[in-house]
Amino acid sequence: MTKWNELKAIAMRRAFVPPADTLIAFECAARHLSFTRAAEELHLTQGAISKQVRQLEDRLGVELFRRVRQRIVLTDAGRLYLHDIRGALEQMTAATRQVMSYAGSADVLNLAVLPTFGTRWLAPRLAGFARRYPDAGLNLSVRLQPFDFGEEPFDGAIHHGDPVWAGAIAEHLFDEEVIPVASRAFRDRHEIRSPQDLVRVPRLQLATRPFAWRQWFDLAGVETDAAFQGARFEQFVMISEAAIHHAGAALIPRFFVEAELSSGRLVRLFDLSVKQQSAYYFVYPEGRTLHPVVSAFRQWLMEEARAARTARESMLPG
Amino acid sequence: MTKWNELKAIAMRRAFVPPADTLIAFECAARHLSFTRAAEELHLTQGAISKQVRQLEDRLGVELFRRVRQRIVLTDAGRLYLHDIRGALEQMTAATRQVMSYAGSADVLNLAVLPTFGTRWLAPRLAGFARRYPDAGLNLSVRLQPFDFGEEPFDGAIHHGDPVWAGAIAEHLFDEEVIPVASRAFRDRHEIRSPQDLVRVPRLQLATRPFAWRQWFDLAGVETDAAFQGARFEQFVMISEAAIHHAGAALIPRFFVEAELSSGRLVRLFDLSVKQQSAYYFVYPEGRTLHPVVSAFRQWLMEEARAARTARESMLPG
DNA sequence: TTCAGTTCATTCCATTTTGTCATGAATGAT
DNA sequence: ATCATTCATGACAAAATGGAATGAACTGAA
Repeated sequence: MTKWNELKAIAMRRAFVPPADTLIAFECAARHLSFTRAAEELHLTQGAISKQVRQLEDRLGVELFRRVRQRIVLTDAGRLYLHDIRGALEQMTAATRQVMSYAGSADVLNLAVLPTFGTRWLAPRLAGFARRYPDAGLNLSVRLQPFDFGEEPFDGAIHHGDPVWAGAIAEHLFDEEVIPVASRAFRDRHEIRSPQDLVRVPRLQLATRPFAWRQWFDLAGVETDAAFQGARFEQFVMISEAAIHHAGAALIPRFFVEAELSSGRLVRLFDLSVKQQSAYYFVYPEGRTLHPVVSAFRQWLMEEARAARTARESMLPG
Repeated sequence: MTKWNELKAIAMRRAFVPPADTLIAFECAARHLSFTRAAEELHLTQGAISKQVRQLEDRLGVELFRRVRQRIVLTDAGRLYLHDIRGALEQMTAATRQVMSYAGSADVLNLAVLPTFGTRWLAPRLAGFARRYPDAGLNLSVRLQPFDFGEEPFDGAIHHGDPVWAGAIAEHLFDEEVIPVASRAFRDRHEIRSPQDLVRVPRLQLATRPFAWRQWFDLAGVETDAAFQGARFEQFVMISEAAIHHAGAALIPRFFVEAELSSGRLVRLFDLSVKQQSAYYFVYPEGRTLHPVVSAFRQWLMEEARAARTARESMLPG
């Protein structure tokens, strides 16, 4: 997202960055609304917390808490600062933890993945890779867009779209197909027995796959002008939660709802599925000799993807 | 975006957050690839930087730099850490600067805005508000989704979509209309004289307004199956840059290209514009007595929006 | 080959920051 | 009135940070 100039820091000037421990003390006190509780959590004395917060307020020139009858309450400024600083501290903590994973390990594989793919397809399978290569470290970061492998410290990436990535090789994992799903109760209550029935029931749309229902109806041979109707969601988790809670029939990428289908929280409505134009690829820099751990991961990933494709094909009608 | 559990910090533990000054020293050294240069920038001695970095490396258990013949080069771990920590430091700096704006001012207006709206429509007009209310402080933050005013410290927000925001009043600012634009050279080279001509030329699509071209052709009475064809962009800045550089004709929200139209870098192709379903609203909590500065801003904003609507209507054919 | 200039590493010491301990004031419950 | 609890603060100790100086290693010019 293009950031606004006014929001961008001119520079990380020491004058504008309080000590990290002071910010942690502030965050903790704000969370507990108590210096005493914060001291307990941080293994400091109550006086230390009190002084830290007062020093922070002096440094900022802003009251972050109001002291009301021996209690503290956040001011508006304090609430705003808490919100913003919390994100920064989490990021800092995550970054530090991640880099610490390099300690004592020569082989660390750094991957850039998409959030939903990483969460729903890759993470459940990683135990298999870890069993096969127990000494390999693995760092997963989220990147939404292609990047220059020369600029970012990654060994590989998962890409969704077309196999076009400058300076890299893209190997096809699998296509994305979206399938119609709903809760069992929804299906039964609306007596959904044919594809035509889906025209008249509430349908849920994925903002990122806006043509999915039209394509699905075309494939099913159903003529309708209502393909674009239905509540629109931007996130997979939201649309699947809505479908689970009987809000409608949804077209969702199959890999995303494997668990829900297995558990019965969602049922697949018909065997027809729409293969999206975009597919998933494993991408790595071209022209480099792959590190053995990267090679191993690539081999494992291709096997998993092949297995996923085979399982899918065997579920199609004979 | 839904964050991945593994990426989320369990807690901001002091063990995992190095001193902020140490991180600044690291960032600065990494940027200069020199402890001596970093010392100059930070007004410390070269020895202080050297010790800071060494201490950070000891604490993390990871080498961030390799020392090569009295020079330093980043390791992979160092490059990864630099990338992540930089974002956190910028966020911390921005948060601190913003909260410091509360100092000495009782009246600070906190607004949540959309990035493109804030940049392209609101920011150029804010000088007018500042002239009228010079004592009012103003903080703009970016929020992409509706939120609970009880949970976030905002006085108001700009919303794009439907006027539905729980616990808040939404006042209509203006509709969003997308208009066809291109560079003058592109228009002349492709001899674009009628709406029909736009079918055969390269067209650029906005991923977030996927039906725009279809709607525009319908409005123009042009029958075509090719409405969805064309390179797709996710960001306004990208699509407008592509259009400026003669890549095609684009349908872009009007407020976004006001400056380019004025400067002649883009020209409007036809008077026909498509009004999008979603509009822009000023939203503020219901049931609260508005603070005088919020009331003043609301009044000013409604006037500016009215003026924008009037200017648009007066540009339509008689 | 020699010398000057430059960079990073390290030690010693001074200064600053942080935290503990103890105490006081204020508040609410009993 | 008493007791328990919280925040604020002073005195002091401990820890962290930074300066100054020095050494080792390297590069380039003479």
